[in-house]
Amino acid sequence: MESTAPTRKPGRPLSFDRQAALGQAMLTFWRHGYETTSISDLTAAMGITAPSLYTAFGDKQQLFLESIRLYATAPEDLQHQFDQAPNAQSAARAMLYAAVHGFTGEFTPRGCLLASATASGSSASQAVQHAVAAIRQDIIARLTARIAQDITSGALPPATNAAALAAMVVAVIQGMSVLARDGSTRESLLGIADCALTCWPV
Amino acid sequence: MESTAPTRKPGRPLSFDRQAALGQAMLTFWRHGYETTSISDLTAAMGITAPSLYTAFGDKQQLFLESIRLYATAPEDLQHQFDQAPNAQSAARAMLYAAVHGFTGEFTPRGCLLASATASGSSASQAVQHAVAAIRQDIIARLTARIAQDITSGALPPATNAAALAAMVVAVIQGMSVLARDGSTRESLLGIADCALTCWPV
DNA sequence: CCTAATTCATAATGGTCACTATGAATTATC
DNA sequence: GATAATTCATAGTGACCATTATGAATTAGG
Repeated sequence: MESTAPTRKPGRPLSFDRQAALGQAMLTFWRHGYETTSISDLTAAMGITAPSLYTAFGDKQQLFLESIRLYATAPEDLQHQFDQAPNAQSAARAMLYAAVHGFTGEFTPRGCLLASATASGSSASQAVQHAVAAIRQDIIARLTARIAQDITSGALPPATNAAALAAMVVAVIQGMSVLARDGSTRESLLGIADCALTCWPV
Repeated sequence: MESTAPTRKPGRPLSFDRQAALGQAMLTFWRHGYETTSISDLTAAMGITAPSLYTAFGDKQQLFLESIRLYATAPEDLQHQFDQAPNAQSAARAMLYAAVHGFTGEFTPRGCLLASATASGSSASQAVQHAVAAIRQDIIARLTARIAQDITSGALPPATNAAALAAMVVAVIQGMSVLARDGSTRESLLGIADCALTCWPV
């Protein structure tokens, strides 16, 4: 890990900010979905032409996969938050509140990119659907493990169904995305999050 | 309301079963979404040609609106179920279990047509997105009223947040649709439903 | 049977889709 | 400055999109 030198490759460099363009692409996919966003939509939002897009990002699918990596919290960061949380319920509360906040931001599309962008699609987009599903399953698995940790430490009763609890939290988050898109207010979604947290065993 | 006579209009009659074709269209929208289903997909599934589709159903949007009317329980039927239920929690439990069953049927697509078909889309499909959102808001409103009824009758504590509870149930249902599409089993979803029901006030 | 009305199958409409061939322009290395 | 490598803008590729024009086929009512 000594390479702080970018060692720019020969040839004409990109004439635009790649990261800024990726951010605009992510917002466009977030607003309109994967298959229902056209290359024209993307180039308009990114301020570049189609050949530039293909040179810098490969194709539409690779651009989307890079967009969801930009959108989603990195798995190691999420794990770190879970490890730092005083207990599993705190971790779940933080996730729920962060979701509500992110789904109702003033300067971003409503809802969750992961929940809506590939919620439906032709069989041609199975690859991206699986990629998004894998992120959700990873979150559920890590939250399940964090709950199991509380059960082992005695912070939660032994009869607690860790997997069901974790999946319920993620289901509420994905469901709140739907309601956020329908127009639900931030306060309304916070009520849902608090309500879901009351089913936590004592 | 005396017209039980179909009074067939003059001209050549439809050569196919309109209701059966509508059912196939509904299944196709359910599986692949609204904008991500093409007229070709529909005519192939329905076993008719494009002009027949347009003659019998108008256009793609009208066919979709008719499909969701076929899919969703009629509002008056849902209201009847809520009225018949011994209490609001029973009504919610019935909804949750019916959702789990419907989202994991052996002979139907996974998940919820309402949750996935218009979860994302271009601005050209705002009309159908609003139509689907209206169905969800109607369900939330009726469930909220049913919960309020229990509060009035003393079956639920006065501090109960009826709107949040109802919205949470619908959020869980829409979130379970996402997980069902990801491949979650029926048993896993039942665990989520039971978990969500434990946050019901006593 | 004749006329009006409707649906049928065939084929085509203009538009948009994701993607790319082309050659000029810009950069690093020699 | 010459060469190699890369991106640039322009323009276009065939395929598919939702929709429909056309004329033959089929029905009801007169």
